[in-house]
Amino acid sequence: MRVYNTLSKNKEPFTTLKPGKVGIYLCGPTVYKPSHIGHMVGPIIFDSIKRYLEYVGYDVTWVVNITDVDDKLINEANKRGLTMAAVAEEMTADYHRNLSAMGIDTIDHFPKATEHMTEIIDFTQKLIDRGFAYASDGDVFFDVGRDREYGKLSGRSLEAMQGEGGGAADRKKSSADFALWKGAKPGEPSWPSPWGAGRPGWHIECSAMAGKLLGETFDIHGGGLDLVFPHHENEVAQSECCHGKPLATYWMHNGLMQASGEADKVGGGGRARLAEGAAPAATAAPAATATTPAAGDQAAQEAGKIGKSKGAQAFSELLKKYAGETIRFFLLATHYRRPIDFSEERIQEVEKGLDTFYRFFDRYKRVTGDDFYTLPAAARREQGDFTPSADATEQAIHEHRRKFHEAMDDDFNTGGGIGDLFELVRLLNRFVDSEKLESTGKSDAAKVAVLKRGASVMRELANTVGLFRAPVQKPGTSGAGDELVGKLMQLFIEVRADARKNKNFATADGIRKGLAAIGVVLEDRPDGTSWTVQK
RNA sequence: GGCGCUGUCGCCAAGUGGCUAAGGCAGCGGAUUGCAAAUCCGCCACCGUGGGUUCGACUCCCACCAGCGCCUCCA
Repeated sequence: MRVYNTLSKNKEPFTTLKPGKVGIYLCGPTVYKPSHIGHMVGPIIFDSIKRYLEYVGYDVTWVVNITDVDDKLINEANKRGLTMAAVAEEMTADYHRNLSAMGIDTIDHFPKATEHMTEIIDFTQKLIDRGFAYASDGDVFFDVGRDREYGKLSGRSLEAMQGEGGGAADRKKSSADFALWKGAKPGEPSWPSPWGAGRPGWHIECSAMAGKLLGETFDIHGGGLDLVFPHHENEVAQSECCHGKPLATYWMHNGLMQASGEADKVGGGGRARLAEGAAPAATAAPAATATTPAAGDQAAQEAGKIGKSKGAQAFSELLKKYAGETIRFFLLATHYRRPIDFSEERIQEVEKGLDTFYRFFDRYKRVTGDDFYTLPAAARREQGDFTPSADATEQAIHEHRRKFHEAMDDDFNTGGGIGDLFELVRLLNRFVDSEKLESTGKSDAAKVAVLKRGASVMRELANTVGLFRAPVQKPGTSGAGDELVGKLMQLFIEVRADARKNKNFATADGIRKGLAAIGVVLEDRPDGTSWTVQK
C-alpha cells in the first residue's frame, strides 16, 4: 500500500511502527455550533480508511478529539446565556448523532480537552523545563525560535512568518510564538495551573491526548487541509520538542468541502475561460476583460470553503433530505485529497447512481431468494480470495476485485474503487439478463452460484469503505414499510394483473398512472410486479 | 506579498511516459416490454494555454492564464 504524506509531499510505502497495528489521530470538532457537512468529511474518509486497513489485516486504533474549551465556545455560551459546558454538551451530542447517522461507528476514543487538564498541564510544564516554552504574565508560550525544525510540515520558514502576533504580542518573545496556556480573564471558565487560572491553547490538547492514547509516536495523523498551518505545525513543534521523537509517521490531509456558490447557475459556464483566439496576452490585461462578465463574477464571490460560508446548513438538516449512505457515497466518489464542491444537485445525481445498486440488491433477492444484506462477505482480504472457475463471469468478478484492491491500495483511491463497483453491478445485471435468471428462477444452480459469488464480492468490497452494510431507508419514503400499505398494494397489483391478463390495458395503465401520481411506482417484470415509493 | 493545491467528455470524476484515457449523471440510437419502468448493447474527450525534456507526454520540467486554500484559533 502507498499513502500520500503531507510531510514529504509524496506517496510513500505504508509501514507501521508496530507490526500489524495502526494508530490514527484525527482532529475533531470544536463543539460550539451544530456540525455542517464539512465536519463529516474527515470522519467519513477515515472511517473508510480504518475499515479498509482492518480488511487488509491491521489492528487499528482511531482517536478523534472533542475540543470543548475554546474562545469560540466562550463567546457562544455568553451569547446564549449558557455555560460553556452546556453548549459543548449540546453540540457534542449533535456531532455524535451525525456520526451515527453516517454509520461511523469505528472511532475508538473521543477524548475531551476538559477531561485532560492534568496531561495538558504536565505537557506544558515539560516544555518549560526543557527550555522550549516560557511563562509570561499568566500565559505560557511556545518558543518557536528554539525549534530548528519549525515549519517542516507546512513548508514555511520562520523568516517568512510575519504577522504582528495577535493580541498577546507584548507578552511574546516572537510574534510567531503560540500559546500553550492562556491566563483567564475575569468570568472566563478556567482551571488552576502553576501559572495561574487559565485554559489550554488551541494546539496543546491534541499533543497531550494523542500522546496519552496513542503514544509519543503514532502512525497516522489526519485532519482538514486547513489545519496544516498553524494547528498541525504547532502540534509537531510541541510534541517533537517535548518527546524528542517524531509525532506521526504519516500526515494525511483531506481536501475541503467548498460552497459551490451560484456561479455555475448564473453564468451557465462555471469557470471563466479565455475566449478562443484571445491574444496570449503578454500584456497582463486586467483579468476582468477576459472573464465572463458581470453576473457570474458577483456570484462567484460567494464561493469558498464551507466552513466560512454563511449558507452552510446544519448537517442534521441535510440528513432530513438524504440518506447518510448517499452522502457517504457522494464523498467517497471523489479522492479524499481533492476539494469537493458541495451542491444538492450533485448529491441528487449521486443518489440516482446509488439506485442502480439498490435495484440490483432487490433483483438479487428476487432471483436467489437471499437477502443481499445478510450475504456472508469476507471481513479480511485473504478470506475473500478465491480461484475463479472457467466461467467468464466469475473470472470477470475476480478481476474487478483485483482492480478494486489496486485502487484502494494506492492512497485509498475510493473514487477509482467506486467506478469499479459500478462495473461490477453492470456485469452482474448483464449476467442475470443473458442467463434469463429472472424468469427461470433457480433452475440452474451453477449459474446462481456465480451470481452469488458476484454479489458477495460486491458486498465484501463495498463494506471495506462502509457502503451497503445495511438496508437504507430514504428520507421521505416512509409508509413503504407499513403492513397495511403492503396489503393494499398487493390488492392493487392483483386487480391490475387481472386487467392485463384480459388485455384491459386502459384499466392497467390507469392504475399505474394513478399510483405514480401519488409517488408509488409500479414495475412489471417477468416474474411479477414490484412497487416502490419515490420520495 | 509568501507557502501550497487544482484545471481531464455538456456536468461530476478516476487514471497513465507509449497499448481501446475508468466510472457516474445527462443525451442519442437499439434490444427487451401490450405500453412503461428497470436492465442490457452501442454512440458521445485527444486531457487550461504556450514552450521545453524525451524516440514518444494528457502524464516530467518551465512560463502564463484561470479557480481555490493557508499565512487571522475554520474539519
